[in-house]
Amino acid sequence: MGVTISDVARLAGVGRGTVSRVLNERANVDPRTRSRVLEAIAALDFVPNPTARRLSLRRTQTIAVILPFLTRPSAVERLRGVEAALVRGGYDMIVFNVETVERREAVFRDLPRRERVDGLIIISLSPHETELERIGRIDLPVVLIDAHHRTLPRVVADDVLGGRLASRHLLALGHRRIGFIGDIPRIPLAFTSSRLRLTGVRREITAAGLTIPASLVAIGDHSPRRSTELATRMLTQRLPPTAIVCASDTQAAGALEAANALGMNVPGDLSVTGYDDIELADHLGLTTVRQPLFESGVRAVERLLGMIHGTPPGVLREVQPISLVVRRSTAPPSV
Amino acid sequence: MGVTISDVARLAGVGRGTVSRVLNERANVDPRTRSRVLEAIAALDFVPNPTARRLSLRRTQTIAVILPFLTRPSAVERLRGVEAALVRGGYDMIVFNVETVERREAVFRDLPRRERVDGLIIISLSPHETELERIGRIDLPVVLIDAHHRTLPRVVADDVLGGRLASRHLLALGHRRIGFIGDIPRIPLAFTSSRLRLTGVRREITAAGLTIPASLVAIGDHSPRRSTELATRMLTQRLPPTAIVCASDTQAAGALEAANALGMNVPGDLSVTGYDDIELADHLGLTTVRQPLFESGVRAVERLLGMIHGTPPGVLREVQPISLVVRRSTAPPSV
DNA sequence: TTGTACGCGTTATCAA
DNA sequence: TTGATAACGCGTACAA
Repeated sequence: MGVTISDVARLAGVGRGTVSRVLNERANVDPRTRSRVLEAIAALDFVPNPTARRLSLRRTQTIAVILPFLTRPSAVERLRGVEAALVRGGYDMIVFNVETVERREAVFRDLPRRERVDGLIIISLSPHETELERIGRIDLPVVLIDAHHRTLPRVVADDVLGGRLASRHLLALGHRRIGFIGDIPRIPLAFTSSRLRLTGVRREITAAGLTIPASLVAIGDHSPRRSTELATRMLTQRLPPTAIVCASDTQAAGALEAANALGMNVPGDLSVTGYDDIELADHLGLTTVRQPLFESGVRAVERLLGMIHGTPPGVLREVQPISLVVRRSTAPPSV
Repeated sequence: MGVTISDVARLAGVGRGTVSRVLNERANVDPRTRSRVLEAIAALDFVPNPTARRLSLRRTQTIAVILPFLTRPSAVERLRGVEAALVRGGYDMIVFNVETVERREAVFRDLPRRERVDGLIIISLSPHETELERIGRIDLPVVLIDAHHRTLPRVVADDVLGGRLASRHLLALGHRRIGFIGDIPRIPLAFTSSRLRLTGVRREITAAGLTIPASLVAIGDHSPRRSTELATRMLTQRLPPTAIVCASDTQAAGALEAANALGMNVPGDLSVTGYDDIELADHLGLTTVRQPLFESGVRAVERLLGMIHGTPPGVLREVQPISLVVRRSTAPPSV
């Protein structure tokens, strides 16, 4: 228990440096001594102590992931991609879930330090200038996913386009009164994507010569329950929409539930679109905008590891493709 | 960049040992030198290097979490609890997502080493004897969540009881033909809870003098889509059930979808129960068995940190309370 | 090609 | 109470 490099060196009858060279596959080592060392390593079941390596190499072989709300399926799916790619690259992943402003501040204060991690991946959280200043000062490699900042490398999708795709589809079906349900753009833990998707919806509808009245835009926290409330209110007003674009599949599920409770038929009486194309969307038969969630995590890691190993970051803003997936929650309006 | 304890010592005009004592809040240090050191620390914005600490202390201040299928909301919710509790305790959390047998083997081969982590939390994965032997040999503290092993400390709920609660509720409503939809008990990544819940259902139904025919037990992988298929098949046979107990809320959602597609009314024509009480259950109005998911993570961490700090593990099998949450997916059978 | 000695930054020991 | 010094385990110049 606690076999060290010295034990191996002693057993193999060589110096510690030689063992280290064998371990790190340096070229300049005689094949015979090399095999002697390998035998000793196998015999003692030796594995190098990662902490000692880290101290010596001044690298932690660890990446930190900061993400808000581990409760969101889309965020978790991105995290899955990050994890899979980091394992392949031989890095450990430490995870920080940020659900409050206090935690956010604490994490950004304590974490971005070279002695702690080799790099940082931030999911769905756009860093403040002050937070960034810390990171920049120590020159810590960072990649954002689904978040925005002019000067930072990031992996994103075109949320404005996504909003356009959904509403274009509905307009093409003949809908004229289209509503929107999205997230609160609260400052401290802002999710910008919802706002951008609304912008896309607005643009597309405006381009069609229509407008989207304030009564058809509902903003609330992310839970399906809240979304059900918002949809219910929207659907029971004087001039209800014939279609609703939602900023996430979760919220679309809430809207479907509201329609159901009101005895409305989807898509007969109401069309609904979601966003993300998580498993739930397939299951509910939801027309939705698909974006590569798992893959966004993989790409962010690939770029981050590249930066760590000295590759120039290349294009800062890497945009992933999105597409509309049409299922059975949308149809022409009945009227 | 890279302020060390020596820099602080020099500025404060003391030895490194003294700085270390101040940092670790040892008693035997003169208040005046203490404040001099603190000033120097503040002036240099010094933060101790965790890697060096780890090497010296022979502790990593890191806990590994192994869990299968980061895709399951219930597993993620447990992880949230683990993360929150570890942050409070000042530990880092590294996460290993296990979705294949190969990964499982690799993780259990490489991870359980004192030089890597101070402890291990395993969620919904019952370790093999061989895996355990490694862990036991190096005496690494481990706590299981939602998994079973005779000799390991664990945080579980009574899944058999859960199955009984759900079916007892249905029996009390007057149901006599009760079906079950659950997970495949595949050996390599076995989820035992589904099997145990079925056992509970069986016992309760037997106790009522009834039986559950093989045609009313459906087993498949965990996706809602698969569950929809299974439910559809079950509901379209000669003698369909009037109620279905599902091993998870996700699968219950699939069953609801099947009923919906078949034009059946829930709960009028069919009652459905879920398991876990995730957010989705509330949203779907699902009668379900609630178990404390977040809290299971918190408790596991509390126990693990206790073990690391030398507290005896106490009762090995800590059972968390479960309860039936009745919503609108269950009612007396129509016939 | 190989062994020795030093450095990584911290904690712990032991005199003073 | 305090400072010097030896671990902790590995990588790597440098010399042989």
